Amino acid sequence: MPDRNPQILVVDDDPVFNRILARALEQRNLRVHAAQTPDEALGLAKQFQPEMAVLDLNLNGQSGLALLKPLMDASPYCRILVLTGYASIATAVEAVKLGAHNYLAKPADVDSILLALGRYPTVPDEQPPAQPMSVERLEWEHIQRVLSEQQGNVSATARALKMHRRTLQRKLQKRPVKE
Amino acid sequence: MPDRNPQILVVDDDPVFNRILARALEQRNLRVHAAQTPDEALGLAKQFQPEMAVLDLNLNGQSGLALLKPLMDASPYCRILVLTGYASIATAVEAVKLGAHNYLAKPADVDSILLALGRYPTVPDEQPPAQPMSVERLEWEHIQRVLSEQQGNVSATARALKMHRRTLQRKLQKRPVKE
DNA sequence: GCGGGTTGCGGCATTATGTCGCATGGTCCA
DNA sequence: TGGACCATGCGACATAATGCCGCAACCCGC
Repeated sequence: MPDRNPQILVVDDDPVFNRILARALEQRNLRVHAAQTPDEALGLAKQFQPEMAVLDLNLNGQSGLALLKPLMDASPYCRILVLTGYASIATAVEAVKLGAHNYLAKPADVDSILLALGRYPTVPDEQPPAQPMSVERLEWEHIQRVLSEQQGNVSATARALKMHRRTLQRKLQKRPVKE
Repeated sequence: MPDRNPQILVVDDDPVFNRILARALEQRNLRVHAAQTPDEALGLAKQFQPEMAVLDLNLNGQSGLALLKPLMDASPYCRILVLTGYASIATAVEAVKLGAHNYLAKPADVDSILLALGRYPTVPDEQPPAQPMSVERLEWEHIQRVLSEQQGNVSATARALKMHRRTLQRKLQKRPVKE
């Protein structure tokens, strides 16, 4: 019976993110195939013909957009979600034109990802709690991400985020942030 | 001979912008048809079968997205550029999925517009813009996404986002937000 | 025509944010 | 070793944003 569960391919060069996402998807009863490189991704796609895929755009500098077509060729019925930490309207338009099913900016939770991929693959009876992240939570995640990219440098992070250092400081200290 | 010039349909409810854009396009030797309402637009499209169109998204209240399909039906070989002052990834993705040829944020000059309407895909020129979104921008995108998930229902969106409806309203109208 | 939902908007009381400024501490380098 | 340079923590305070009323106007199904 588990073989009837939909398969999903996760392509992301960040092992941590990759793993977390894979886990979360498995908990939703999906059969997950994870790849960290384009070749790996193509191999898995050919082999398993997943019906869904999550594609990160920055695979070590390689544009994930370039993977889009090969991936679709390898697994023609696969709905591909492009996910990126450096989202922009331009790449979104490109991605969709190239055949991506959807496009999301990166601080995104599993529910949003599945929602963006269309249809909840689990049992139809559990729909109600598909709550999107609150703005606060989203902001928090984003800040943390940029902060770590900036090696914890608060000033640099503030600049990158175009927000005042004072404000960032205040946000950082005030929020243990729950939800 | 002028009949050999390509025709372009301009749809925008703002008479000023409409006129300015029309003029600029005429100066590029295009035959311009301008419309300020959906009906007008459809009429002109049927009548002239333009090969290009510029469609503004907020036709005072009416979503321009709703016009996309009828417009394509009316003039099947028309390449449609969606142009909006309230650009977001969510609407961009929708527009392209609905068949728009391209999508631009509104402070856009004529050259960009014509380039975007070009027959060939715009260059995937995205090595440099590897910069994280500002918090503001991210918030905007997130709001737009949830809003579209909620079919444009502001109250429902506010609830889903756990933010006050009043605040959401204010954010929605205040932001053209560029980046 | 009524109850229930959405929407736009005016008006506060409260918070959060933008901005300065200053003291502290770390690094790099001549 | 004395600076030049930068990051950090924090106080203070004017300004802007938010939470939270309440109301009038609609739309819609019954």
